[in-house]
Amino acid sequence: MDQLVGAAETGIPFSSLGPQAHLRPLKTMEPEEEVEDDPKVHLEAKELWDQFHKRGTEMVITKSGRRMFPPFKVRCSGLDKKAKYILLMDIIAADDCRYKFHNSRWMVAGKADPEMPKRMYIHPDSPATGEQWMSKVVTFHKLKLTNNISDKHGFTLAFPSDHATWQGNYSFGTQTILNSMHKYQPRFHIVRANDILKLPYSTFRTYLFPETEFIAVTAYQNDKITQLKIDNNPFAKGFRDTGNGRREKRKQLTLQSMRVFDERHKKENGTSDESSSEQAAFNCFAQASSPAVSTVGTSNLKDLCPSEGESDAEAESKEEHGPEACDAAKISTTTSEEPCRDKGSPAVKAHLFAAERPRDSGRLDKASPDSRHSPATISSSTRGLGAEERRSPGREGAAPAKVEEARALPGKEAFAPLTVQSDAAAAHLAQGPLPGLGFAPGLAGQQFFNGHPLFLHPSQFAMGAPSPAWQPPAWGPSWPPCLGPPLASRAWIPRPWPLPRGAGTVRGVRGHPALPPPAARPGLSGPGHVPFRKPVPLPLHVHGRSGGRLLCGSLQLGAPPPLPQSEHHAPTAALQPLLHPGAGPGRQQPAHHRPALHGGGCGALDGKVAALAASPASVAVDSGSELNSRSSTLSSSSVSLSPKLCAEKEAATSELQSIQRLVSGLEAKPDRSRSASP
DNA sequence: TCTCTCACTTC
DNA sequence: TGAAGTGAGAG
Repeated sequence: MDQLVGAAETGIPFSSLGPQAHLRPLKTMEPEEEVEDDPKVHLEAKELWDQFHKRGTEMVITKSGRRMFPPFKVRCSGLDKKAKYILLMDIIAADDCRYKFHNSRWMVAGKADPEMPKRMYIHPDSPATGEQWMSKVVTFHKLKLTNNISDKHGFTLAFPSDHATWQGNYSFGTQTILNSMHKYQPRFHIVRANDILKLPYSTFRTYLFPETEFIAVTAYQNDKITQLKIDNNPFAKGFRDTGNGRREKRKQLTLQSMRVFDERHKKENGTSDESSSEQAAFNCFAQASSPAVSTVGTSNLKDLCPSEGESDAEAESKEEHGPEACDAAKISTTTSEEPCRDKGSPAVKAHLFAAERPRDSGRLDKASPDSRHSPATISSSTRGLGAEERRSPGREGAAPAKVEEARALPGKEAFAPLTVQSDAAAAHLAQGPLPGLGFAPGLAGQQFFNGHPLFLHPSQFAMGAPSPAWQPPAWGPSWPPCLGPPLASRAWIPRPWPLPRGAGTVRGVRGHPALPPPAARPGLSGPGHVPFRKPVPLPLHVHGRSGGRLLCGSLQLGAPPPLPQSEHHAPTAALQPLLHPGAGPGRQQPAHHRPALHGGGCGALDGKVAALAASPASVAVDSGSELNSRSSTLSSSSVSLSPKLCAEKEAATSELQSIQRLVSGLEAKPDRSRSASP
């Protein structure tokens, strides 16, 4: 015990210390105690800390400060009930190294950067009596970690140079300044004092919990740590695979889009008539008109990519049967390579590397977190979807019943724009670059092709039903076979750092020589995958606050009708993102993306409107009973001004003129139009 | 590697 | 209801 305390002060690596929850305090001065106390401190949620620790705990630090997770909580005993104590914690450098996360493990990357100003956090209940402290769990969850050196919080106390715990100036505040990519060790202190100003001259009892050691990062490096945090931090619930969080919605959106694709596939094979296809488009668009369509982006692609999902599932399956499966009580969604203990042979190394899920390149290559579930987890955690759907989002033959199921989803979780776009593009894809439809090149190339998983390169279509013969590539997101017996939970805690090879996962391996080019990847080969290298958010973000960036990618996407910004009134808003892909609230569409709707004759008007009319999106809009009258009017206009009518121009002159008048009137009197809308 | 915004969550 | 806390994703 004494050795342990001494280690804290003498720089002996904590890693050399065994698990320790109760440490004899380090006394700096003879206490003025009326009643002897023998404080003992127990770390709360130790199991959780252990789970993190054996993967290499990371704590995110931000400019504004981030809390620690797991939160640092202790339970005290052995205090003098009547005496007053100040409880505080600080975070010290665990060593003098800088680290990097390389090949899914932390490695020393050099000497530590200059130390940040020393900070400590006094528990806000301090001072309090021993009885009070012992009656509850003492939590330091409000302590924040920051890398903002200019952060000004709290006050400073000067500690004497002979103080055994602290020397020099320490500032007290809610934020602790840390260096990114450095390893730290929290410390807990009990000081018997009734005034904070007496701290420099009081006895400190210092407690260390090696399992709370962590590396400060500005962005998570290890996917397993990320997943652990998501699985355990209530604030991250929205990212969990289960439940109705964003991930779930994305998954549902993907599934829905795949069903529509199946519909289209049937149609193209003559097994489905056009009306059914349009019906599919309508169904989806009708959902689009519901509020709050989730952001849709890369995840859809990821989810659509069976090479990812399958390999992941397979890998997870292997892993679940591996040694660490026993560790999966609460963290079943996490993955670990720790079972792979034989890291020495090149072959094993290759496997280990193959196990990595690229993090940064993962925008394309990395499997979606959605697909991290092991099959077991899938079946146990699925709430909104069946396990089968999760496993094979792109499987053949998505039955209409499934479409119905998707349709029955709450509007908020439904996903229509995707489908609308898909239909629009897929319908014309075979015709080449959308001939004669009046789509701007950018529209065809970006909106209806670039951003939608359904507009994959033909080779990508196969992703919905991967070849049975396909095997995860050696470099791909598969997991290595189990190479060793199960880990004892603590016996294998890697100490000292860096973690043993294979412990932890999967960071970005961008540029790693072992990585074959993406073109070598089944299901993503060929130009088809290229558009998704830079995913474009889908434009129908109906109620998002992100009129800006989310829709930014849509700026290139389409030819919005020339509705004035003031026309973005409520009911039409559901339509606006489609018609004004880049036009969020208060956002001005670039001039070159604002075609004149009321051009003369069959020119701009006919071309653009006809494009809308010919687009299934327009059909869907037109069919959408949820849209307001103005939207319907516009859509109806679009439909009536199809290229076919343009060819019979004279016959349709009167109608065209009336529509032109209508449009002109709308532009001239936007307010009236708005007031007329429900 | 870092910063910022976003959608989502808890409290 | 809104402040605050979360990881994802983009840049």
